[in-house]
Amino acid sequence: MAKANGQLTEPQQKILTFITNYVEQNNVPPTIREIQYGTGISSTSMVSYHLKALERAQLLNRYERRSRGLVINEPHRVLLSDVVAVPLMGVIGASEPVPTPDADALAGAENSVQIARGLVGAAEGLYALEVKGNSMIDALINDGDIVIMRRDQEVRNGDLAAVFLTDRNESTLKRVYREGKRLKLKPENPTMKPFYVDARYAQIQGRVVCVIRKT
Amino acid sequence: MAKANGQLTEPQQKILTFITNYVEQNNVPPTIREIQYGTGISSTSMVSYHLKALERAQLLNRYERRSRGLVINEPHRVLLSDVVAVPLMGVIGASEPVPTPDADALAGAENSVQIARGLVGAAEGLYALEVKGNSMIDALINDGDIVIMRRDQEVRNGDLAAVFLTDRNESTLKRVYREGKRLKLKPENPTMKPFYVDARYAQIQGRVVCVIRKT
DNA sequence: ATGATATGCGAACAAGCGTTCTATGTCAAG
DNA sequence: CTTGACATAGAACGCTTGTTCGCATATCAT
Repeated sequence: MAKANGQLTEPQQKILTFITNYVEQNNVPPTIREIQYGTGISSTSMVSYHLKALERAQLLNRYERRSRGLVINEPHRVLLSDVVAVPLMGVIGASEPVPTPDADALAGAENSVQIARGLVGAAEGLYALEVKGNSMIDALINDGDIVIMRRDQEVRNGDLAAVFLTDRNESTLKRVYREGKRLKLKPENPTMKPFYVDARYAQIQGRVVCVIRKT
Repeated sequence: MAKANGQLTEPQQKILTFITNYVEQNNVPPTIREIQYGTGISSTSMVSYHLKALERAQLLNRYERRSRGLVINEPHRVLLSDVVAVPLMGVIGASEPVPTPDADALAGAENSVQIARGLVGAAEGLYALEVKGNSMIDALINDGDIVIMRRDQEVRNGDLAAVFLTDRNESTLKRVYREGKRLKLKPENPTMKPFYVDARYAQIQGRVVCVIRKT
């Protein structure tokens, strides 16, 4: 049974997370026996026993005598199950600056990429770019990958960011460190060496929040 | 049965909307008999009959012999921007086989990764692995990346897959092509050359569906 | 010791539930 | 009219699954 202080016993906790995962994966709550095997509890009666306790603790609801008649009480299932639609603003290659859209452009984007909120945080200022070509190999980014960027945000040392190098007229994704008048640009690929550019010739255009590769 | 033109017969339509409503209200799919009474169909065999037709028409999936083993197929819910929770099954390095969990292990996973359904499709058979170390560099995958895998699926030529090489006792992610008795393994990194292994010493352990890098 | 309470195990029961088989009906094609 | 594909009923069968009960063990205050 749930302890007096509101804590859950270990098997109860196990059951709860098992049910949650099971529902997420199967769209159907588990049976008592599935819980039994899934959690290593040794008998159906024990599962039943713990379920009663969990019901008393208001952590789940049960429909009597119904197979799979379990419903996890919502407070847990939370906000996490949310999707952010990130507008797909265009293409990033090596030879042109990264688009940094304003609010209007953002709103007008036709395509968007669906991202679970847990991966990227707040939706504000996010936009997505499709990578064309192999020029981002040293950032471990391949042709066709999707890069999720966040704009209007301070780039801190060590952030992976899109940098446009005005003297070479190309853009690149690197980890950025300010070192006086220079910028140290470090490839994401640990087998490659960092290099330095004059800060005057570098425009930081956005921070990389996430990279996604569909195969 | 579904008519040749793709239209649904009236009882089929009824069943479909009944299931949808039922799930919304109860968080659990209905049983055959509940469908029977709910739609006024006069026998369980008729319900079963129509369900088979709907399954053939790809409008729902069924788990055999499982009570309430119905899942409405997603095309509808897709628009609702749904999230798939992919269980995080462990770590992939170079020096051990990739975990290929069975159903029980999947259900028991404690952590999960939230992915927008649009990125990965159906949730069945998906699991996630965290990459440790730099040994996957030639697959453009870095320490800390998350790899979404799908199990129990035929790997086709050109698929990016996890391969365990028994003679070297290491696992790797490569594009796989069958060439007679050999397997051609092509690094995802276009600057690197493919190589060949004896098919007997290679176990294909799963298909890579998606790679995610949070920064 | 003693008994109350929480916990654990296994088996058995009964209701729940998917499946299947037989019989009947409908209707268009041959 | 016959045939065969499709649709419908009803019932029986057997696996699934929630529930319950008897019994064993452990902890702990009385």
